[in-house]
Amino acid sequence: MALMLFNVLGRTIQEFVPLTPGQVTMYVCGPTVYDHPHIGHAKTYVAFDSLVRYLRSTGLNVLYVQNITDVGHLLDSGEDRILRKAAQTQARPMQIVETYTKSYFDAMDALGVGRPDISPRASGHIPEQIKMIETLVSKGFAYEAGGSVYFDVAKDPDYGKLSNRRLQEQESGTREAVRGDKRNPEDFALWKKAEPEHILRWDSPWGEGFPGWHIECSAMAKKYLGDTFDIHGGGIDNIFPHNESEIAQSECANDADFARYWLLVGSLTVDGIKMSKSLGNFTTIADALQRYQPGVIRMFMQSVHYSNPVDYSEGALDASARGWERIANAVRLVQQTLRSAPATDDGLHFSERLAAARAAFNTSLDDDFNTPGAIAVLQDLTREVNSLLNSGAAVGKAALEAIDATYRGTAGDVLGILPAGETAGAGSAQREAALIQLLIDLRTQARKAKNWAESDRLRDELAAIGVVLEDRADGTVWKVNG
RNA sequence: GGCGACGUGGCCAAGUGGCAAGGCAAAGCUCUGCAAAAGCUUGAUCACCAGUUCGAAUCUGGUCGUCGCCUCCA
Repeated sequence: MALMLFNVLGRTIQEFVPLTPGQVTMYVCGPTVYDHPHIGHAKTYVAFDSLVRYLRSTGLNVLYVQNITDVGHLLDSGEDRILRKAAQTQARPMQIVETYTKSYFDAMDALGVGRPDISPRASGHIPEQIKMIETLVSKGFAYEAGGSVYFDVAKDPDYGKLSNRRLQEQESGTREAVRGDKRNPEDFALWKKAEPEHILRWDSPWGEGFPGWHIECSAMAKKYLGDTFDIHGGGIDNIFPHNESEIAQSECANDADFARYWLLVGSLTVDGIKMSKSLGNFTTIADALQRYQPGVIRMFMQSVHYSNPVDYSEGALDASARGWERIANAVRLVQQTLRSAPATDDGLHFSERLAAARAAFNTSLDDDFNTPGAIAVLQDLTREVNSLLNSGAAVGKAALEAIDATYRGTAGDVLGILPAGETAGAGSAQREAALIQLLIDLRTQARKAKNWAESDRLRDELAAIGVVLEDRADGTVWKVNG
C-alpha cells in the first residue's frame, strides 16, 4: 500500500516515493527561540513527529532536520526578536537563545515529540549562509546595496510557485515604505548590514552584518540533506514569504529542485483566530500540560487532519480527554488482566480483528496521513476490546499480548497518545502498587462480609488521594486519576 | 484588492460520484451492594441557488459566511 500525500507544491495528491529507496530526508522549519513555545507550535511539531514515527514504522530510514532560529528573524520594526528580548531582560542574546531553546526541547520532550536527528542553529551556520549568498550574487540572482544583499525576485521566473503569488498581482498592494535599497519591493534580504547597536553581527564580504531570516533554512537544508531532499514541512502561515523564498534561494543557487514534497500544517486557533505571540492569545505548552496529559493534547491535535486548523478551548480539550480515557482505560485493562492471565490460546480468534484494525489504521495514514481516520479505527477497536474483556469469556495471555502489541504499534509508537504506563521497575512505584493492592485486599474482605460502610470508606479515601477503584467480575482494578 | 483554505447531526470531525466513519454531550436500557468503568439503543433533506450525471456532501458555475497569508508568527 502506498503512502499518498497532498503536495502543496502543485496542490495535488501524489504517491510518496523517496529520492533514495528506503531513505527519507526531511526538513521542518523550527522555532525562533525568543519565548516559551505555545500549543500552536505543538500542533505543527506533533504532526511531523507522528509522520516520522509512521514512516519509521513502515521500515523507512528517516533523517529529520529541524532548525533552531536564533538570529535574523526581525520584527516589523526591524528589530531582531532575540535582541529585543535580551534588551528587555538585560541578558545577553545567547542567554536568551539558550533559555528558550531549552524551554522548547523540554516542552517537546514532555509531549513525547522525538528529537530531530539534527537541530542546527542559524548562528552556527553563518559561513554556509554567506557562501550561498555569494553564489547567488555571482549568478546574478542577488545584488548588494548599502552593505546589505537582496534577492532579486525578478530574476527568478519560478518565484511564487508554492504560494501561487505572481509579482504583478502583489505590486499594487505593497507599501512604498518597505522599499528602501531594494530594486523591487518584493526583494528580500539575504544579508543585512548591522547598525552600530545591533550586537548580533558577523564579518562578511559586504561588511559586518547578519543573515536574513530565509537563508538559514536553505543553507542548513543543503548542508545536512543535500540540494534536493524529500519532505519540507512547516506551518501554513510561513508559506509566504518564508517558504517561497527558501525555494527561490535554493533552486537558484543549486540549480536543482529543492524539496520534493511540501507538507504544511494548519494553524491552531482560539475562537477561530490564529494563536500567536503577537495577538497574545496563546497558552504555553507548559501551562497546557498542567491540565492535560501529553496523550490528551496529542490526541486533540491529531483528531483533525494536519492541514486543517484546529480550534483550541478547554471544552474541546475536555472532550478529547474523555475520548482518550476510553482508549487508555482499555489499554490499562488489557495490561492489568495480562498479569494474571492463563497461558492459554483462549481468545486468539481476536487476532484477525487486530490484524484488520492494524490494516485499517495504516490505510488511513496512507491517505495523506489521515489521523482522524486512524483514531476512529482505534475507537472502533476499543469498543470491541471492551466487549471481549467484559464478555466473561476466557482470554489467554497470548491474545492479551497481541491486543497490547496492537495498541503499542499504533496509538503508542505512531500517534504517541498512550500513557507512559506504570513502570513496574521503579522501586517507589512498585511499593505504591503493593500498598494499594494491600488496601484493595482489605476492601475485598469487607465486601465479602457485606460490610459496605468499610468498603466504601476505603474506596472514598483512596479516591481522595487520586486512586480510583473499579470493581469487575473478576476482581478490583485501580488507576491513578489525572 | 490578490492568493489560499473552509462551511457535514447540540459540539468536534472523517468522507472527492453509488444507501453519511468516529468521538464528545444528551436520553433510555444492561451489568453492579452502591459507585465507577464498559456495552446496547436513539439522531443529519451535508450553508444556499443553479447546472452536469442514471445517481452529487463529493464535479461545474454563482451567492452568502468564516478563517489564513499578502507585514512578525509553527
